[in-house]
Amino acid sequence: MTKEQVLLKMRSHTPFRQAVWKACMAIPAGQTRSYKWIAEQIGRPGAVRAVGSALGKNPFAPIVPCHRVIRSDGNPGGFSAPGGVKAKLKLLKKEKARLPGLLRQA
DNA sequence: CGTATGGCTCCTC
DNA sequence: CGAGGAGCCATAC
Repeated sequence: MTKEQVLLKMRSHTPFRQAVWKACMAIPAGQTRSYKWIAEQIGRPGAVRAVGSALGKNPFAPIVPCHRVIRSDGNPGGFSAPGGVKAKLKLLKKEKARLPGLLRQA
């Protein structure tokens, strides 16, 4: 599954989701962004929760790095994908991403 | 088709 | 430090 394939399948979903997912893909590898950051990128600064919903329903788990999206506090937040927050942290550690004030274990 | 409820949140009191 | 409200989208009934 390539990014272009994902972009193509996105068209079957709502434009809002597309924007959210695209913004996620725009995050540099090994780095993290906040939900608010995504919301602002898509032009919906007040739709942080909607962004979370979109990411939670993200059908393109590995292609769209929704795990790079964390809270503004630096907390990992939540993760609906299999493995939960633990998997999220695992992926971030795998990418050598540094979280501001996150538990260094698990 | 319209209404009601939930969500990986954020900000202010 | 803790609790509550706000504003946005998608899904289910």
